[in-house]
Amino acid sequence: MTRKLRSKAPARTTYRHGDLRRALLEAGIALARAGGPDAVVLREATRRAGVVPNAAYRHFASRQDLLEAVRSAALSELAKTMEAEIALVGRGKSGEAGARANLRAVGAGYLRFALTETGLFRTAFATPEFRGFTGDPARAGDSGLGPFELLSAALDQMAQAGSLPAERRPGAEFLAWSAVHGFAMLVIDGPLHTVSRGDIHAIGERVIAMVEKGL
Amino acid sequence: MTRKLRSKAPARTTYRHGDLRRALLEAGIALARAGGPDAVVLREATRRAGVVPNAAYRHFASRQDLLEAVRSAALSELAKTMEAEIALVGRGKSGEAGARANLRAVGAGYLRFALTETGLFRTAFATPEFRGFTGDPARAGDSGLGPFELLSAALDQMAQAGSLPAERRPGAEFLAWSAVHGFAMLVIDGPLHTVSRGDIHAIGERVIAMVEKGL
DNA sequence: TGTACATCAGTGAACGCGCGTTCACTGATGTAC
DNA sequence: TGTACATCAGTGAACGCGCGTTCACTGATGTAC
Repeated sequence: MTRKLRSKAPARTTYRHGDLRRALLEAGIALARAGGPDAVVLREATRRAGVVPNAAYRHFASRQDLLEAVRSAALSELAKTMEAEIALVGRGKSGEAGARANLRAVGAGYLRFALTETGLFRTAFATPEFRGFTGDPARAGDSGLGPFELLSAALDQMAQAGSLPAERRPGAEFLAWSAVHGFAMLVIDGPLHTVSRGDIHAIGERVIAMVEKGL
Repeated sequence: MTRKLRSKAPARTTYRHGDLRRALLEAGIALARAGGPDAVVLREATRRAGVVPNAAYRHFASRQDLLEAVRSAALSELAKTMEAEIALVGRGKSGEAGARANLRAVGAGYLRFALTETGLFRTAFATPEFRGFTGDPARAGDSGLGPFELLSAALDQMAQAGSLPAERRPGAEFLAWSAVHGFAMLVIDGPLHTVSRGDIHAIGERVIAMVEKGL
C-alpha cells in the first residue's frame, strides 16, 4: 500500500501541489474504476496525490462532494462510449435501417461501458436520482448530450423513420433502458457473472434484438 | 438506538437464550429488509437479540455466514412472492393464453417483490453468483422451485403452447430476466426512483409486454 | 526593480466512530452413574 | 431418585482497523506600493 502510493506520488519538490483538485479527482476516478463507488475513499485519494488527508478539504467540501465529481466524470465517459459506438454506424445514414443501427449502437455502447468499465458504471448509479443522465453539460459526451439524451435521440429517429409507432414512442426510453441495464447488472453483479465473454456477447445481442422487436 | 434495542430485546430471565440462532437470523432479515445487505451488521443483530456481540459466534462462523443465511431467506421469499402471483392465474389453466398469463405472473411477482421488499431484493443479489437462484431447497419457494426455476418453467410452458418458437427457447430466461430486473433496478437505484407508483406500474406492464412480444 | 505584506494551500496532530473478531471466563443445563 | 460432572451457550473485556472530519499552524507565493 505504502509502496503503491510512493509510485503514484513521486515526492513533490514544491510546497504547493500545483493542481491538487485535479489530482484528487483523478485518483478518485481511478479508485472508482477499480472498485466502484465504495472504493472512492477520501484518505486514499490524498495518499495517491501525495498529500495529507485534510488537504482535500481545500478542494472538496466532503467525501460526498468528491464522489459527486467522480460520478460526473463517469457519466461523461459513459456518454462518450455511446457516442463512439454511434459514430461507427456512420452519422449521415438515415432511413429505417439507419435508425435501427443507431439504436443498436446506443445499446451496444452502454453495454460495452458497463462490461469494460464496471467500477465507473456502478459509480454512475451511486445515487438514486435522475440528475446526471440528462441536462448537465459536465456529465455529457462530446456531442453535449448525456446518456439518456442519446437514447432519446435514437428513439426519435426510430419514430421518424417509421420503425416505431408514434403511440408507443412516449416512455420508450425506459423499456429499452430496462432491458439493457438489467442485462448489464446480471452480468456484473448477478448470475451471468461466470458466463464466458463470448456467450455474454451473444446474449447481449439477443437482448438488443428483443428490444427492437418488442418496442 | 439503545431505546430501540431495549424494546426489541425484553430482558431475558433465563441465562440461555433459547433459540439465539433463529433470533439472530430474524434480526438479520429485519436489517436487510430495512437497509439492504450492508445493513446486516453482526453487532446490531446481537443487540436486537439482547445478547453480547461475540455470542453470535456460537451460531455463525462470521458476519458473512450470517449474511448468507439472510440471503437464503430473501431468495426463498422472492420465490414465494412469485408463486403467489402464479397461483392467482389459476394453476390448471393451460394453452397459449394460460402460458402467457403465467409468464406475466412470474414477471409481476418478481417486480412486486423488488418494489415492496427492496432491501431483501438487494440482499438476494449481494453475491455475484448464480448459486441461490436455483437448486438449493433452502432458497426455494413452497413448490420447491427457486426464482430462476419458476421462470424456466413458465418459458417451457410458453414453448409447449407454441407461443415461443423452439429455436428461441434456449437462454430465453436471460432475456426476460434482463428486462424485468433492469426495470426494477431503475426504479430502486436509478432514474425512475422519483416516478409515481401509478406510472411505475404502467411502465412495468409495458416492460413485460415488450418481453412477451420480443422474445 | 525592490520590499512588505496578505493570502491561503498544504501540514501535523488528534477526535470519535462502530465495526468484526479474539480471548479467557462462568455458570445453567442435561446426562451418566 | 439423587448426586457429580462435563458440556457449551452466553459473558466481559479488549484488540486493531481505517475511516471522515476538525483544529490551530506554517510557510511559499503573488500582489501593492
